[in-house]
Amino acid sequence: MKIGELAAAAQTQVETIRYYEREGLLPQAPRSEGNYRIYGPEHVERLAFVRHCRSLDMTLHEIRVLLRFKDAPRAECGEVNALLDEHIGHVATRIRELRQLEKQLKGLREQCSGVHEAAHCGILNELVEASALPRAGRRAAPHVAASHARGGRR
Amino acid sequence: MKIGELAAAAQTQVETIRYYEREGLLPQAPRSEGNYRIYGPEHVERLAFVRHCRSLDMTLHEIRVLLRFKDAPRAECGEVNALLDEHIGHVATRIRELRQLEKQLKGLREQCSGVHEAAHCGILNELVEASALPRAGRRAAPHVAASHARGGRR
DNA sequence: TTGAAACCCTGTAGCCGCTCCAGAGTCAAG
DNA sequence: CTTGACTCTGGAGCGGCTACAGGGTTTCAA
Repeated sequence: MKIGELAAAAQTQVETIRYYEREGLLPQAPRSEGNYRIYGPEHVERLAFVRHCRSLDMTLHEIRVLLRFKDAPRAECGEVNALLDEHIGHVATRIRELRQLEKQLKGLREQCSGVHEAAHCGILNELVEASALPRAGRRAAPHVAASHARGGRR
Repeated sequence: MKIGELAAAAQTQVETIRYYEREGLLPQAPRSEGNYRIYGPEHVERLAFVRHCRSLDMTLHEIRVLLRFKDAPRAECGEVNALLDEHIGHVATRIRELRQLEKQLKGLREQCSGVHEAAHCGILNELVEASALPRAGRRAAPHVAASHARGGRR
C-alpha cells in the first residue's frame, strides 16, 4: 500500500507520516521502482499505535519510549509504568492550574457588565491594577501546557 | 533606564522584551547615542500589563486587542468582554478535555501493576488493542492546548 | 495514444511564544 | 587602559505538525 492509503487507514495526514518517519517513530519504508514508499499492515498497526498515544496527549518522546518496549518484549516494563504515572501527574497538575486560572478569569469578568467607554471598563482597569502589584503567587513554569491550541488545524 | 533594568523591574527576560517590540506589543523604544534602548516608567507599566495578561494565559493576539482599548479609552469596551468570555470558554473546554483524558489514563494505568516482561504488560497490550479499534470518540482539534509545557524554561 | 487528474517525492517555511547563541559594539569601575 | 558587564543584531531551535513549491509517477478515461 502507498502512503495515501496508509494515511486513510490510520486517519492521519500524509505529511504527518513522513514527519514520523523522519523522527524515527516509523521505520524507513521500502520504496517502489518509482521511489514511492510501500507499506504493509504492520505499518498500519504501528501508526495507529502512535496516533492513539497522541490522542492520549503523550509527547513523541514518550511514545518513542513505549515503542522501544513494544519492540523489545523481554525487557522489564517498570519504565512504562513510571512514564504513565508521570504523564498522569502532568495532566493532573495542568487541570489544577487551569481551574485556578478559570477562577481568576471569572472574577475579572465580573468587573464589567454592559458596554461603555474603555476608560471605565472594570476589566481593563482591574488588569492594569493587578499588573502593577508585585504579585506573590507567580505560576512556575508548567510542564503541562496552557489553554490554547498547539500547531495548526487538522 | 536600559533594557536590563526594565527586564528586572517587570520580571522578564531581555530577549522577551525585544521580541515584544518586534511583535508590536511594546512601542519602538527611543535610542541612546550608543544605540541602547531607553525606557521610562510608562514602559514598565505596559510591559507589566502584558506579562500579567500572559500569566492569565492570554495569547499575544488577545493582548494586542486589549492594548488597543487601553490606548483608545473612548472606544466601547464590548469587545473586551467578548474576548474574555471566549477565553474563559477555551479554558473551561480544556479542563473538561483534560479531565476526560485523566480518566482514560488512570484506567490504562490499572492494567499493569508490578514489573514484568513488556510482552505481558497490561498497559502496552491495552494501548495496542485500543489503537486497533476504529475509535468513535476522537477528540476534535482543541482550541485550548494539551498537557505539556510550551516553550523553554524560565 | 494521449493527456489530464490524482497521486507521490523532496525541501523549505510557517505556526506560537519565547529562549539561546554568536559575534560585535558600548560603557562603567578599578 | 583594561576588564567585565552590559547591549546590539540576526539567526536558529523547541514540539508537532501543516502547507506550500516545484518537480516526478501512475492511473484512468476519451
